Amino acid sequence: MSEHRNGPVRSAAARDAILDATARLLAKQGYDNLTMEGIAKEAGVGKQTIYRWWPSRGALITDCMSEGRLMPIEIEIPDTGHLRADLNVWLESVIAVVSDPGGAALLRSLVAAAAEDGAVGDRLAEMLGMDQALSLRFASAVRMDQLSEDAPVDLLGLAIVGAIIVPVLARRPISPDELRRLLDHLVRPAG
Amino acid sequence: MSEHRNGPVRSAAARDAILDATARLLAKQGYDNLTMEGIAKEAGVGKQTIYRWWPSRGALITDCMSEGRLMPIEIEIPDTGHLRADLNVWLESVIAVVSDPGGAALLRSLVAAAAEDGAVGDRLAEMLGMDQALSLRFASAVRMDQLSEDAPVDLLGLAIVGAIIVPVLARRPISPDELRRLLDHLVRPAG
Amino acid sequence: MSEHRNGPVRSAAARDAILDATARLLAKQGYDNLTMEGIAKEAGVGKQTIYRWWPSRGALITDCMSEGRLMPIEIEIPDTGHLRADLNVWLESVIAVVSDPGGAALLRSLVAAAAEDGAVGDRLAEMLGMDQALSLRFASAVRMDQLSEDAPVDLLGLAIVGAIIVPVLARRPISPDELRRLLDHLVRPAG
Amino acid sequence: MSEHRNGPVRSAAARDAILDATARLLAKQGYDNLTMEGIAKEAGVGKQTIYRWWPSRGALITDCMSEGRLMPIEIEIPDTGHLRADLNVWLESVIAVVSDPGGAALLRSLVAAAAEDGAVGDRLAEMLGMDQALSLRFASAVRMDQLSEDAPVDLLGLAIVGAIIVPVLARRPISPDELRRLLDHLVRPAG
DNA sequence: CCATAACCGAGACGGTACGTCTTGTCTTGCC
DNA sequence: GGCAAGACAAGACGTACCGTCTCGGTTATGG
Repeated sequence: MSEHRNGPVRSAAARDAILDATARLLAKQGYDNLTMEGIAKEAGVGKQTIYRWWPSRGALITDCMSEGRLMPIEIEIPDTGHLRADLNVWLESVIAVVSDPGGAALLRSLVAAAAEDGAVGDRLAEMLGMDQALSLRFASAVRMDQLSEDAPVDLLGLAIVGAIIVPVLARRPISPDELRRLLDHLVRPAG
Repeated sequence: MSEHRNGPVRSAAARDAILDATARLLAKQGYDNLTMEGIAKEAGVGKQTIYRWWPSRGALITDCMSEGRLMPIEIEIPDTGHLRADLNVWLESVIAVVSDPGGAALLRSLVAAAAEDGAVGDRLAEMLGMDQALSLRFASAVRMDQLSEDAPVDLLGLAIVGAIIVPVLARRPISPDELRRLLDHLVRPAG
Repeated sequence: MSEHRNGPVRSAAARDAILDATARLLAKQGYDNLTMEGIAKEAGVGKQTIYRWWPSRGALITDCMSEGRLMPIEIEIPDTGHLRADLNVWLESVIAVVSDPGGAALLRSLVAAAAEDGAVGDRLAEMLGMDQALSLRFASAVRMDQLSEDAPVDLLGLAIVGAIIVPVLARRPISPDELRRLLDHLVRPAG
Repeated sequence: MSEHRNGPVRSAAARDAILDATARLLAKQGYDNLTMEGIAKEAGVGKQTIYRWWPSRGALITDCMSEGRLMPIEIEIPDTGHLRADLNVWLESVIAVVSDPGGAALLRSLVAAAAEDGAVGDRLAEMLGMDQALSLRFASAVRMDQLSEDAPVDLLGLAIVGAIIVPVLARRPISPDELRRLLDHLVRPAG
């Protein structure tokens, strides 16, 4: 942290330094080696300044996710009318993360965090599109007859994201090819 | 532990007491509140006796899983010729676990453990059938024309398990109905 | 410990509670049963608070000695002009300690501590007058013709203290009578 | 230990290996780093074999002392008729030990052991001549008019040995010169 | 315009748990 | 029955963090 600025209003510099340190240390050392004390030292900040604004590691991580400090994953999914093409935009950013060893490790850390902090789980679900983005896109595809009318639009995203996350846990991430084959099966045109 | 039995060979009583305590405490307190010291005390055992045989919490947990001390999930999937009926046998045991709040919490703990210990991830994948059981059953179904020939038999299990696990992370487990709807879509007869 | 007082400056209450506990436990249990953990528990203090300020048991003990928390031994020796009378003032406090079984045990503990920690040895020597007090008094006596001019003033104290300490080690403390006989021989008037 | 010889009678080889290891480790690492386990490993012996025959570290050390495995100090003091000359024989062996840093450290270790084990204290007193040897020699000197009739023959040895041991504790051993000066004062001819 | 209140970095505090080491007892299997 | 080997329950070691609490100091605001 630089530009030490004290006073009765919240220091933006401190906030930024803390989230930055959190993201950096999470990526470098993993979730279980992420300590409040380490973050404070890395950020050049007193511990109390962290506890004043965030109640837990999980809260720090959700804030990092909200501000995109952790992963370059597209949250929005375009709707150009071509389902598979649109999905690929999203997929590419996901694959980029999962294929990189560091990215996979980071994702594992996020899952660990999610497992013990529900809010992280919510935020992670949203980031991966499971919450809304994928469902909405699939519903749109149904309306355009690019997806069978009885397809479970609210669940397909779940299955796709699950098929991505679960192998990451076991250290053998799904390959782009496999992912494409799965999509071919899941996202079949109406009929 | 009872029947204190020392000697130059491994004490079965100690081993059993330790794994038992691990399973009990993991279910009661969750993964991040599971401590080596707590296990030792609960098992009535010296810490060194744990460290002598297991290098980490993860190793204890994989052993518990291997011996079925944690979850009553069917690993074997029957093959009577009716895919959906056979899947239901497996599904029921999975749903029973996921629907119980304690079971869901335990599953979250296992995911947390898997996220920081690859071996736990492997063992968890195996327990949930992702490793082999589901793939083999799907392959058999293809041969019996109950599943499209070009279905990605090695990935369907992944998608199903993923769709189960991921919502558990966010504290809103998938409902049996939703799961059935997803299966209807994923496991369609040959078309 | 009472009056829990945290903050970025050293807590006098913690310091006092720790030294007090050290003195109490050393007297009660002896040096080799004196543990850092026991001191922390007795003082109602975290172990780190001890290690923050003292590197070892020895350092705790020297501090206790410096503050007279262990033994009521006169360090100063008066100089009224009558050597034997002045020595008796000092002797009496030493005899009081050595004659009491608890005092002898405590002295043995200090010797054990001194044997493995030089600083304790220094402090113990000082406390027993060997460092300066006795030598100075003897030198003064020489100037007043109460002690032979060629008496080894810097060594007489050593011999006296040694004759006191050594029997304590073997659990048969020197008796006051014996000590007086020895002094009669050692501290003979000039001539 | 070599020549592994089991059987229903005590193994002399084991006994020797254990005492040898004790002496070696005591000299190398000091009393407080001397562990039963370390001795067993160094001697190539099971721990039980030690505990079967010796109840404590102290007992091992007294046995070592009894067999002269630790220090080359003359226990017998000759009586040629010349007190100072005879004392010098003994003194020389003592000075040799005290002047060598290793010897001084070993002596400190013995004092530490004596402080917590009375038997070691007894044995140490005997080894240093305090028990009998010096007293007897002084008594003989009185009879030959080389020492004042009213000299405390039973205490002089105490004072001498004390003046040697105590400075060793504080890491500043008495010098041979100082020791000689002290003797000049203590052991004056009858006058 | 100055007191006051909230912020800041720093870090001490009572604790819990870590993973290692040693203790003294007990058991196994060989001799 | 002695022996080497070593597992066992117990518990201390010194370190790392936890989350709480002061400490001085800085700075914006409101009486």
